[in-house]
This record gives sequence, structure tokens and C-alpha cells, in this order.
Amino acid sequence: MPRPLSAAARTKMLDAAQAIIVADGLDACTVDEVSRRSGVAKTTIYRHFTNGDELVIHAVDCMKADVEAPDTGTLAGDLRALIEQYVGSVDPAVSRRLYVSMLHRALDDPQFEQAFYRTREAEHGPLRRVLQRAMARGEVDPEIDVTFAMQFLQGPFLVQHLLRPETVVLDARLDQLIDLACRALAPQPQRV
Amino acid sequence: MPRPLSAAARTKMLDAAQAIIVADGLDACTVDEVSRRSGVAKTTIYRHFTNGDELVIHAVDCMKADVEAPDTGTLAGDLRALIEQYVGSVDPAVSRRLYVSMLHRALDDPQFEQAFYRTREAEHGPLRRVLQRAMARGEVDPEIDVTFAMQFLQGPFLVQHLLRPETVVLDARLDQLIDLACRALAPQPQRV
DNA sequence: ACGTTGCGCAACGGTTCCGTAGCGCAATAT
DNA sequence: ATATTGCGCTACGGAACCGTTGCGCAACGT
Repeated sequence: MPRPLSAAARTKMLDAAQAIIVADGLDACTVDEVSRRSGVAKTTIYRHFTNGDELVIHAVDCMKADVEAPDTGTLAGDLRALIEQYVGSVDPAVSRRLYVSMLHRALDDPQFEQAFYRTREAEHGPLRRVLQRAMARGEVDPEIDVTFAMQFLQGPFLVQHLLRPETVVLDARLDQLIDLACRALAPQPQRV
Repeated sequence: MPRPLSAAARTKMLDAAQAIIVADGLDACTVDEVSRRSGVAKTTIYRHFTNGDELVIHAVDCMKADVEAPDTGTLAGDLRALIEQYVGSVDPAVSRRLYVSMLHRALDDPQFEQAFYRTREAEHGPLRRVLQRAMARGEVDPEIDVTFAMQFLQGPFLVQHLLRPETVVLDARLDQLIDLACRALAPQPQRV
């Protein structure tokens, strides 16, 4: 039985990779830098991962914010709880940086594209559950498709997150935003 | 009076830069590559621009899609017309690539950040005008802030554009999307 | 206890991009 | 007509990454 790869070294380099990503961004997370900051030899890194991208992707995969689907009884309440969980568990600036960098790498690299989708799914799974519950309660127009409603809900927050980083997310507008979204998705009472 | 820099050379290199950006993306638009594909010597490029970034930014600034604010009489109609103009004037794949790359570079470079905002403003200025007209007509709840409504309208399309490139924008969902957005922004008739 | 084998270290070759230098040529302002 | 000066060419030095090699050491399985 061959001697197994050292779990300690693996931990050290993945930890360092994550630290680098948080501190300096995904692009600063190079093999040389991980080696330098972790104390793990570069050769060892290549014994654990076939190339640098694999290392980075593994590190990113371990960084998913775990958000749970709340159940406050109303869609608006659930949305608010979801967002509070989210902004409480990750630094918006770091998250934004990582998001953009992943999106960028995903342009040319299917590996990163899939990793990006995994992260997205982990973050938006709870949203989907919340939404489906709201639909079951009749809070959402039954003609509206779930995926479609998801896009609709994510949209304004994505704009805030990506394009308006200077705006604090949890300001007075949040309620208005949630209110508008719920209003849009609500079943139409009278006409049509 | 010193001999002026050659306008012909400048045109050639800017054209080449744009061609590269469209064909292979912003990251492929390097000084060496522009020199190679334009036939303009690298040294000449540096006589026209202080560094490679300036060249790229100039090229990008000349690539803005010029969209005009339509006036169909209704917010929904204007929105639809705007989107049709947009998808008719730029290749979504190219636009998406450029958008993400600019966003990425803007993370660390204020020059690119400003260039990105300029492009955004050029594209979304018409949207703002359309929206303001709708507000003047009373199609939008007067309590809603313009910038806020902008974010709300852009959001779902940004999601489509950035995250769901496989989805064609002009499918049946477009009407539904516009319908939902208008529904959300409409003045509340009865309660509250 | 022994030998296999992963680990650390240092260095290398390769690639890509940056920005610069030196030189001959040709266009242009006067 | 001539001198100035931008242009093209080739090459260079430097930086950042990548992935690999060779070697001595130490840890782990048998």
C-alpha cells in the first residue's frame, strides 16, 4: 500500500489559498504564492493537484456560504431573512470580488464555469425553496415559472452587489426592494 | 510646429484593438497583438498612448452601442423597444464577454472602473429617460426613486445577460418580464 | 528495522506580456 | 530643398506564472 499524501500539507495549502483569495482576490491565488504563504513546497502542490486551476477550484468550492432557507410564513419575511443571513455571513466586498473573478475565468474555462454554477446553486438553492413554499401558499401568481421568478428576484440584488458596491445593501431600500418584488409576483386580483 | 502624430496609424491601431476585442476578448487585446494585427509598430503605439491600458480604454470608449430612447407611449412599449434596439445592435456573446472583462479589470484599476461606468451610462441613459417619461405620465408609483427603479428594471436582464447566456433574450419570456416589472412599478390602486 | 515514497528546497526552461533602445527610412513643416 | 521627426524593425531586459527536475531528508507502511 503506497504511502498516502499528507493530509496536513493539503489542509495547509487549501487554507492558504482561501486566505489569499479573501485578502487579495482570486487572481493573486497562484501556485507560487500559495506555496510561499503556506510553507508547502510547490512540488508538493503538484502532487496533490494536477495543475494550479484545480487547487484554486478546490479552494473556492470549500468557501461556499451556507445559507439556510428560513420560514417566516411570508415571502417578504423569508426574503428579508435570507438576505440578512447572507450579508451576515460574507463580506460583500470579498464576495463581489470573488464573484466577478469567477465569472471572468468562467468565460474561457469550463472548469471554472462549473465551479461558478456550483457556488451559485449553493447560494440560491435556499431562495428557490423559499420561493416554492410561497407558491404553495398562493403568494405567487401560479402562471409564473419558478426559474423565471428566481431571476426576477435575484436581479435587483445582483445589480446592487456587482454594480453599486458603494451602496450598503441593508439600508432602507431593502424593504422597498422586497416590497416591489413581492408586489410583482403576487397573483393579479382583478383584471386579466 | 512639431510634426503631428499620424492619424492613419492611430486609426489603424484602434480599429485593430476593437477587432481583437470583438473576436477574442478584452484580455487578448495586448499591445503586442494590436501591433501585430494592425501593422503599426509597437513603438508607435507607445508614442500615441502612455501605456497599453490607455489604448484599450480608448478602443472600448469608441465601442459604445448607441441606443436611443424610444417613445411608444407606454412604459412597457418603450422597454420592449429599448431591448430590441439593444439586441439588434450588439452581439450578446460579445457584449457579455466585454462586460465581464471590464467589470473584472475595474476591480483593481480605477481607469477601467471609470471606463466601465461611462459605457454603462451610455447604455442606460435612454432607459432613464424612458423611465422618467413614464413617471411623468403617472405610470410609475411616485414614491419610487428613479435610480431605484432603474436597478429594478435592469436586474432581471442583467441576470439573463450575465448568468444565463444560453437563454435567448428575445423569447416569450421577455413580455412576461416586462409585464412583471411594470406591474411592480405601477401605482398602487387601493391598499396602502 | 528497513525501504518505499512523499516532502522540502533550489533551480531551470518556457511562455507571455510589458515598456524601451538603437537604427535606417520616409514623410512633412518651413 | 532641407532638416526635423514620426514611423517601422529588431532586439532587449524585466517581471510574473507555469510546470518540471534532481537531490537529500524524514516519515510512514510492512
